[in-house]
Amino acid sequence: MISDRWVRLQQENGGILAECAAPQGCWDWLREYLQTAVDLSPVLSSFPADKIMRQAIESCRGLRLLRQEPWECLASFICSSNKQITQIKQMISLICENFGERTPAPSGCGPVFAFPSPDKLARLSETGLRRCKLGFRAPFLLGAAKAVAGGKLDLRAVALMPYDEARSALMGLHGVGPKIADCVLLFGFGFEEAFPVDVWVRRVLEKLYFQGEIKRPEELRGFVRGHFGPHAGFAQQYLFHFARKSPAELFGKGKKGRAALGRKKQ
DNA sequence: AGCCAGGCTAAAT
DNA sequence: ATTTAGCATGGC
Repeated sequence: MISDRWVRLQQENGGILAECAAPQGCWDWLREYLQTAVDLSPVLSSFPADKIMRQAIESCRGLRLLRQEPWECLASFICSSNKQITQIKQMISLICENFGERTPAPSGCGPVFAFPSPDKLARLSETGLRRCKLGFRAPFLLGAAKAVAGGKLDLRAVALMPYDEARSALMGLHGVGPKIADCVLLFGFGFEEAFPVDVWVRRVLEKLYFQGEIKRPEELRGFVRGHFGPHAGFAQQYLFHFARKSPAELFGKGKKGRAALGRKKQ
């Protein structure tokens, strides 16, 4: 689903083949989502020329950012905190199935549903959302839906703000901290200076740029701002997927794995 | 069984 | 100003 459209994509000799449920007069919405007009080469050459970035680029050839619908992006990342990716997908599916609008899809796909609007979610109860397995995130998502539906948070205005102001606006929501705010700014609004530091990126930064030393979030932020250049958000994605694709023992989860690599305090 | 998850808030130093 | 629980739920 991309907003309210069902789409199936396939690689097709150097291009992308897209199939929809209904004839499309215009594909701009898909080009926007996939960001196909972005030329990667100036982005990649803007990265710092260190060995780590070269490895990340090598392991993620062709990786580019998506441009997701801001509300869906914000809601999805509110669901993401302290959850595994498979569980995040499950929560979002449940939200769509329970509260989203049914949308046309080819027969054989089963029924498909769009992500529900802020107004729709704002009218729900916390219990309704807890049934989608949101746990303690349920009141966060409900609060965000009410803020957007009620006009207290204008996402179209956020799109026009300077990065720092937009970041503060999102972090004004209960349940939205630095990481989630930066994800939404990067994937939903296209602020390329946003550099979300999640557990994986933190591990990469500490292990590869700081010899395994533990750094405080603000310290990492300072380093990132000076090091990754005008397309820092792109660099973040390359590092993130590089870490996730690497053997588990390299950027492994858990204290044991890190301790075995000689991770030191301070 | 127990640890950890694309974190954040609130309480305790 | 920084560190540390507690959180709701499920994968592995």
